[in-house]
Amino acid sequence: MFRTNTCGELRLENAGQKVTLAGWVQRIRKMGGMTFVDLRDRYGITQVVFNNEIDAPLCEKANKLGREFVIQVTGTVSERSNKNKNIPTGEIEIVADSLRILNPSEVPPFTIEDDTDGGDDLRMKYRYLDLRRTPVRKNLELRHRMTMEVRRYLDSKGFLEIETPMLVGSTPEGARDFVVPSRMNPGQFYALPQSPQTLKQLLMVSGMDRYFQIVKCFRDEDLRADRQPEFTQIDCEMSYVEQDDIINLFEGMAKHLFKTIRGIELTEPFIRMPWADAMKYYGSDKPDMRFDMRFVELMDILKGYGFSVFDDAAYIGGICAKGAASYTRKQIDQLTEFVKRPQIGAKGMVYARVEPDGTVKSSVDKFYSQEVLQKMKEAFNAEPGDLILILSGDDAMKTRKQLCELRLEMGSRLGLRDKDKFACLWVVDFPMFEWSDEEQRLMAMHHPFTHPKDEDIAMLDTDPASVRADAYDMVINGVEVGGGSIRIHDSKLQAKMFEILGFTPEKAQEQFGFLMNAFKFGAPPHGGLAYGLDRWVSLFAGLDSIRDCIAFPKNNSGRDVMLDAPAALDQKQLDELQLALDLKDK
RNA sequence: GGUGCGGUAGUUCAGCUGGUUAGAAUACCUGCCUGUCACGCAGGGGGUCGCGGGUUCGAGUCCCGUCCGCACCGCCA
Repeated sequence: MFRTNTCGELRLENAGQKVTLAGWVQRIRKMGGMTFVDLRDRYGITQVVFNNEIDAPLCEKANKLGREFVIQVTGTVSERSNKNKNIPTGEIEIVADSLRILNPSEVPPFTIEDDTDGGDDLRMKYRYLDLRRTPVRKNLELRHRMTMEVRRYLDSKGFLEIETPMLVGSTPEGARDFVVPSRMNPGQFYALPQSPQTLKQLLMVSGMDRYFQIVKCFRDEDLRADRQPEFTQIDCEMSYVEQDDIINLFEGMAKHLFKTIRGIELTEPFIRMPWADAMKYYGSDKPDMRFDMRFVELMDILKGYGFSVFDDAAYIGGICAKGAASYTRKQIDQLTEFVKRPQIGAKGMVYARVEPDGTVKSSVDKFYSQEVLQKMKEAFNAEPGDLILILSGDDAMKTRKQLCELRLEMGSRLGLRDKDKFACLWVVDFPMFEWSDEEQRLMAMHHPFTHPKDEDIAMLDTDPASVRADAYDMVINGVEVGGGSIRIHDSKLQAKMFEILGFTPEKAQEQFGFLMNAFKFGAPPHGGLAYGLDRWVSLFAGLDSIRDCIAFPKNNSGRDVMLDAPAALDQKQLDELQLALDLKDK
């Protein structure tokens, strides 16, 4: 037997047992006549002791070990004279009587410890070593537990896990596709799925009723801390459901995950906020609701007093930071600099403090009487000690987004964004379309298969930009963790959607004919949702980047620095594919 | 495509307005040490300052370009 126990399980009650352990050398402490080795595996660390007086050659052998050597040790579990309270195995040690070096190791490029000295780049290059570190391993263990609970929950609700192909056809709408050349069909390409969207809808036509899949999706777009070119979705679809059915079932799944993974019992229903309200009050379709600090619009109150910045603005709005009136001039200047940064783009910021006596002291006192300022104070329900921050601009949506950034910044500064607090909500009633300046046409905000709200269908012809969709996102702490919609199941309505999106009937037939044809053969009403697994895990693990919960992630440029991929193809491979490269010089 | 920050020992970083032989911590190597657990003590080795060009008597430091990394904007139905 290679090992009788793991390095994490032996306790005082095992004292006297003869055991064999195998693992990596975490650290060696040579004391002269005796040597301690911390032996590590996935399960923990166990101290092994070699004593010169008992077996000098063995102790000599142990002294030659280095970090990350893989060894096998046989010995006796013994109570320690000096116990280590920091580790679960700290009451015992293994008094070794044999040592086998299974594989030596070079000195690792960074230390394999919880607080490593390695930078991100280096850790990614040697990711297999990084994964030996407990914090990274724990993230993968958490991910495993979450997928297990997802399967348990969905199975209990009668869902079938069905795989859909990874080699599919390219679709023009949405993100760029990763493409795969076909050797047997020269000059033709598969695409990797951006999501199994149309395939799961076809499964509904097939009568699969309740489908799910924990599935890789691929998008060839620029990356972020929360975006990888391949990522994992918990992809679900149901037949014979309305929006409430889906929201309730997947709110149930969210609560199940909170309970089983984080031990948090969420009893209240999640808030459901119309998209229009989210934008109006928080300037975002994914507001962080761990704190309120909602926007108050001030056009009616502050316009017309000769302050030209406000008088000329299309939008004036502010937030009230509770208890922040003590902010110094310097802190307020920092906030002004913050909103003026190019990424945010505000021109300036007006502030007003509510003094202990209730009067309002603002940076624009010379334009506004105390009476007007008091009216403003009331609009915020502001109290003595509060700080009001105001932005304005000639584009309401842009200004709201700037104010959103300011709100989040204030939330962070005031410590209102605790990683161990969770605020969940549904954002509902998304617009069906949004205008694309680049393409000079309406684009589907969710995707082209989304069902318009019944009461808005009449507007498809007259005012499509105002049509709302049966689409919903789940947002936790400002992170979009998933979204879905009721789908179109009527081929005529689907054809109309493509028409509004600027497809000719021929083009729609060519790209999505398979779906519209399927709808002619008795497609049930259906809808679904996809949760982003990487984001859920990151949220539960308190990670800043989804990379940390992915075993082998890509870097910012979409490269796998460990595999050194992507890379050029051999000429032989290109020849087989009948491809010739014509790379444009910059 | 764009903006910002960064690249100096194996690693993480410091290095001021340009100025003699580029430092610290840690890791590594050697020696000493019988109860350590971030062991301790003594000693040692280790650098194309990302790369290319420029300014200068002199560049890790200033300028231009470029590559790489990270964050963000655009983009991500």
